[in-house]
Amino acid sequence: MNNNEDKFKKVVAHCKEYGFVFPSSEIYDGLGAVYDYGQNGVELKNNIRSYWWKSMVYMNENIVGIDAAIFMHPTVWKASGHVDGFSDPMIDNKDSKKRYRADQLIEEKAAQYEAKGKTDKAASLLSAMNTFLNDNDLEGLKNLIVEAEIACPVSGTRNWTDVRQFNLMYSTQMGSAADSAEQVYLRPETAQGIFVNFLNVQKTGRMKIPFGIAQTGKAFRNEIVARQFILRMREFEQMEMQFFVRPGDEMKWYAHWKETRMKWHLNLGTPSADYRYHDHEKLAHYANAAVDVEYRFPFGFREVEGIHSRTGFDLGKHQEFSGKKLQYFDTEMNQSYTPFVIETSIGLDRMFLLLMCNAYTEEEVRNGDATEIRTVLKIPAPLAPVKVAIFPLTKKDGLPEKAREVMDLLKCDYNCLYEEKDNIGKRYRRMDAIGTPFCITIDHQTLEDHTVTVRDRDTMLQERISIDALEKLMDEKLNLRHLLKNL
RNA sequence: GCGGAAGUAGCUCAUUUGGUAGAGCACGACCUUGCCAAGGUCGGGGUAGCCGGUUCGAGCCCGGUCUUCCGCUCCA
Repeated sequence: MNNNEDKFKKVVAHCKEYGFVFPSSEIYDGLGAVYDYGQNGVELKNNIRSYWWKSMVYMNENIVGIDAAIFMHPTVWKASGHVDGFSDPMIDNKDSKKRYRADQLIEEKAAQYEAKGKTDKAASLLSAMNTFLNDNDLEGLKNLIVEAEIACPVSGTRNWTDVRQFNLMYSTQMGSAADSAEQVYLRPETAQGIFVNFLNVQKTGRMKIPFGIAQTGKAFRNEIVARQFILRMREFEQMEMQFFVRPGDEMKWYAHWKETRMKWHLNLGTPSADYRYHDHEKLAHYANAAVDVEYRFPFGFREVEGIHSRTGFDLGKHQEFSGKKLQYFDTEMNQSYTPFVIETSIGLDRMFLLLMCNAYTEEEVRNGDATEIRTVLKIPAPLAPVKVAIFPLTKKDGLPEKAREVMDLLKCDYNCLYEEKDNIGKRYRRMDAIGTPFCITIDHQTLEDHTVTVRDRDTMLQERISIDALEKLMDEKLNLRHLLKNL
């Protein structure tokens, strides 16, 4: 456990030191649970997103992508249940330090009255509670708890804090005049942007069921407790795909996506022992089956991705709230129905953290008679932030000029880094630290026979090849295609 | 939100009981070198997280605050 905590600290420190992740607004002491991606982080993140997008949209003829706005009509969130379900009045007991949902405390008290046959008292308590809840009267709820003499189940005391509203959705106003402005939310999930565009995409794309709509984008949740670096952030990025199927077929497709998604993960070379499924026993109101794909982070197994069978809940709700018919006419069955949905929803930032944890390696290497520690990020080569580093062995004798020629040859296809400072060993190690798969060195022999050495990050071995063969070799090692073909 | 710990240079850390801050690495220039974190010379960089108090004097003592980490709590 100590080793693991230690490793996690090292990964976090490494992320900052090598330009992967910075705390947001750090010069102002940071902003809680908000992080920025740096020059290397953004490359890795883009590459993970690209691997996901291509595996979904390019590799499946019946899946297309969209990019919906973060702002959506406020009624969307009423229909989805987020306005009610995402906002809770909370109260803390000062003695036990326990936090409760105020409405649940009152409901329990009402149930106790009920059990003792005091039906009237229970009913009046609940109706008072509902009035306060509807009016958003937090003081009223607090008074109700005090008057009903509700005690903390743990400490047994009635030493309560004020009731506070914890709304997990961020809101702002649309329209400049505050009094006439409409309250809008920052989306707490990207899925609803897909559901409200279901018919647009289905009709304009002439999509036939079963088909999917994929989307990546930012979502926002005002987490009460945000911890563990970028695992739980207030602003984060999701990669979601909603797959629309015939009602009745959903369990078949649920099994399909459960398996397909795990394959996507394991295809990155992460040990399968570090992955597991976690089936939900308590299902959300919209689901009839749900499973998490969990990864063994240094601090334990955590959810990286969720696969949910959402039934017809979402489309049904939007049909109800919008009054627009959201149905599909199935030509084979010759009938219309509300499709069922299988959702795959993965956290991009969590995937990023997963890869960093898995890639971070400290290994002993011999240097003469001494052994020293080499820190290397073993990121899958097609996802690495910098793909190729180009080094002239010395900074004179025309080697830098030759190195620039090699750089020009590759820079349109790959993120390359040119470096002539310090000795070659130091430059290799710096590239190891950010996970650069290949270092190309231009030496005096290059000027004679047009060959360079290519040094491999993981084996540290060098191979001398002709400059003319470089493009082909790099394509074989670095193109995302090779990952995708194995899916 | 509660409890515990921490915050000194880009990084890792020193600074014996209060006396106006230092090393290694990193960074920049030059020299020497040239295949796995080499050597030399010179140089840049810190109002000690922030605010306040005690004191002749605070990185050090006290209070507050912010941030991070650990444990609770919460998680459609």
